[in-house]
Amino acid sequence: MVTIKDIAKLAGVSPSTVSRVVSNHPRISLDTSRKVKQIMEELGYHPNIMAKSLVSKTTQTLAILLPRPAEELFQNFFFGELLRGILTVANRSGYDTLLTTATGEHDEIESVARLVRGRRVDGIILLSSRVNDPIVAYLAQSEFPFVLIGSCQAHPDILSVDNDNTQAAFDATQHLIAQGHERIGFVSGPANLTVSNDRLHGYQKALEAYRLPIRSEWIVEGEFLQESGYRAMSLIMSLPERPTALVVIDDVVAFGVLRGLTELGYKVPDDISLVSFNNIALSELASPPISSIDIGTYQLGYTAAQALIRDVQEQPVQTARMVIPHRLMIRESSLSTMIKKG
Amino acid sequence: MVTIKDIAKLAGVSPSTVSRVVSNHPRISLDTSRKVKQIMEELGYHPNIMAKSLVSKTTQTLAILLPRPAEELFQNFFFGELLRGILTVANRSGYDTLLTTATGEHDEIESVARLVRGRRVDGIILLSSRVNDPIVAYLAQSEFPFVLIGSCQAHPDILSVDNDNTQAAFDATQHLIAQGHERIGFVSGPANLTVSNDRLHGYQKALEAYRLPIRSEWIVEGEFLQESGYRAMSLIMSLPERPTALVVIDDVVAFGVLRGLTELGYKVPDDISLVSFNNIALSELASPPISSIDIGTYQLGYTAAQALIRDVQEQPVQTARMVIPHRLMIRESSLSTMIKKG
DNA sequence: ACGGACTGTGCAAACGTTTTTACAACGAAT
DNA sequence: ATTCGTTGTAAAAACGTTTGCACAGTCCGT
Repeated sequence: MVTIKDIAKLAGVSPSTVSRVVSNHPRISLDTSRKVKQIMEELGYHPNIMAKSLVSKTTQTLAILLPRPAEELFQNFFFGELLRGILTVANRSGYDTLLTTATGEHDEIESVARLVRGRRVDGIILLSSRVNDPIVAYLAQSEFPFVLIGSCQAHPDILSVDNDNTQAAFDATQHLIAQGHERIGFVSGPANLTVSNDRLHGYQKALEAYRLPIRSEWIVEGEFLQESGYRAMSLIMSLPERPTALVVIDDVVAFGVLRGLTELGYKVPDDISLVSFNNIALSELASPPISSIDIGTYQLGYTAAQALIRDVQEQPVQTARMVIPHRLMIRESSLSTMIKKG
Repeated sequence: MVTIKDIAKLAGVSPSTVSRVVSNHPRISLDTSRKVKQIMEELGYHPNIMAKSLVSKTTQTLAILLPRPAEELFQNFFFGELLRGILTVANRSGYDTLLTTATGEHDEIESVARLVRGRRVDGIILLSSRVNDPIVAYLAQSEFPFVLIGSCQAHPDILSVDNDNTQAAFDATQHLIAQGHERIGFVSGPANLTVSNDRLHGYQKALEAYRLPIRSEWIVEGEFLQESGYRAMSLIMSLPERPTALVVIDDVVAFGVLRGLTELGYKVPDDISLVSFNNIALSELASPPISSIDIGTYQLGYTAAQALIRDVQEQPVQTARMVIPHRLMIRESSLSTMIKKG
C-alpha cells in the first residue's frame, strides 16, 4: 500500500509537505507541488480514508437509516426515487452514503448507537413516520446531526422533511367530492404511522367540511402492500352499503384494490372511483391509470440530504420542519362519467 | 467522546485490557471482563470505527457500485429487491454497505480508485452488464475483491453472478412458439449490454431451432424505459407485415409496449402476445397480467454478497461464474385463445 | 525447592494521516 | 548592520485502536 511517506521519500520532502500538497495548502511552492503531484500520479496514490477520518474527526459519510422491517420499503417503488434524491446531493457535496437498517428491538437503538458513538458517520437520514419512534428519541437526545424524512408526533421540533399529508388527503377527498361522490371510503396504512394518521385526518376534515357522513366501517387499516389493498377492498365491498369512491393510502395498495375490484366485476371509475398517494411511475400505467397525489419523492430525499449536510457543516439550517409540496395527478380512475348518488 | 482510555482509567486497567475485553480475548479474567463491561455500559462506550479500521486494515464495509447513469436503475423496480438481497447478507455478516455511483468518464475510474486505493471498503459489488466495462477492467487488474452482478464479455473469468439470459430468452421465445406463434419480434435494450445481447441471442436461437424466420425489422433496440417500449412498439406495428407476438427485454419496457398496443386498439394477448423479463411485482397487476421471466432478483443480490464476503475473508470461493436460475411466469399476456397464423 | 506451563495484565509500537510549532532563508525596511 | 515580515519546509504530537512481547504470579509435576 502506497502511503504519504512513500511519496515523501521519493519526492525528497517530508510527509507533512505531501499532506499539504494534497489539501492545497497555500504556502507550498509551485515546484514542490508539481513534483509531489507527479509522483502521486505515478504511484496512483490515494489517501487512506480511515487515517484521515481518525485525525480529522469527520468521515464524510452519511447514513440512510431504515427502521425495522425494511422489507416493506424496498418493495415500495418510491424508495428508489428517494435514494436518487439523497445520493445526488450527497455525491455533489463529497459525502459517501451508508445504507443501514436498524433491526432488532433493543438492538434497534444499539445499532444506531454504534453509528453515533462509534463516529461511523457524520449524520443520519432517518426514514420513519412512526408516531413514537425510539430511534428519533435517541437521536434527539444525543445531539447528533440527523434529519427525519417523515414526521414524529412525539418530537415535532426536530429537523425533518415531510409533506403536508393532511392537506394532501383533504385535496384528494375534495377532488372525489367535486366529482359528485358522497360516499367515500378510506384504505389506510398502519395506525402507528403519522402518515396514516395525517391522511386519515385530512380525509375526515374534507368530509366534515362538505357535511358528508363519516362511516367508520368504510375506513380500513392495513399495510403498504398489495394484499392489504385487496383485503381492505373486499371488506368494504362486502358491506350492505358501499361507498362509490375510495381514497387509498399508497399506490401499491391501490393496485391491490384495483385488482380486487376488477375481479369482482366492478368498473373503475364508473362503479368505484380511486385516488391514492405517492404517484409511483406505474400508477399511470395501470388500467385505468390511477389518480395519485405526487409527493415529490425526489425532492423529499434531495431536501433532506441538503439540510443534513448543512447541519453537519454547522451552517445555519433554515427551518426545523420542511414541507415538500404535493400535487394531485388526476387520471382516469377518478373521472367517472356518471355518478351514482346516495 | 468516550474512548478506550477513559474506560481503562475508570476500571483501573490498561487500555489493552479493555481492548481485549471488547474483542473477547480468551486470557481475560471473568472479574476484569465484568468490571470493564459494566463501565462500558455505563458510559455508553462504542469503539471508534475509524481507529479500529486503521490498525486492523479492514473496514467491514462493502460498496455497491452503480455505473454511470444510475438514474435508470433507481427507476427500475427490481433494484429494491436486489438491495434487499445484498443487505440481508451483509448485515448478517457484520458488514456495512456503501451505496456509490461512478460518475464522470475518466472520473469513473478515479472514483473507484478512491475506494480501492484509499482502503475505503473491503470489497465491491459492481452492477453492470456493459460489454466492455472499464471499471471491470480496472478492478480485475487491481486484485481487489469484487463481484459483478451481470457479466462482462471482455472478462469472462472474474467472480460474477448472473442469469443464463440466453437460455431465458430461448425459453420465453419457445413458449410463444408453443402457443402457435410463428412471427415473433424482439424489443431489446442497449446493444452495449451483455444482457441485451444474450437475450437477443437466445431469441434468435429459438427461432432457428424451430426453423422460423428471423426478421431484422422486428428487432428493435431501446432503453430500459417505458417510452422506449412505446416507441419500439409503434415502430414494429407500423410495418406492413407485423409479428403476432413480442419478446420484451424488461417489464417496464413491456408496460410501455402494452400501453401503446392498447392505445392503438390491439388486444393483448389475442392480437399480440407478450413475454418479458424480470418479473417485477407489478407485472401481474397489469391488465392483462404480463408473462415474465423471473430472474431471482433477490437471489442475485444475496448470492453476490455472499460470494464477495467469502472472497474478502479469503475463504475458498466456489465458482467464478455463478448462475441464478430463472423461471417463466406464464400469465394472460401470452395465452392467446386463438392464434393468427402466418 | 525448582523448572516449566499457564494465566492475566501492562507497555509500547504501529496504523496513515493532519496540524501545531519551529525554524531557516530571503528580501525589504529601518 | 539589524530588525522584521514573508515564504517554504520539517519535526513531532495527536487521533483511538490493536497486538506482539514481556513479565509477574500461580499451579503443577518432579
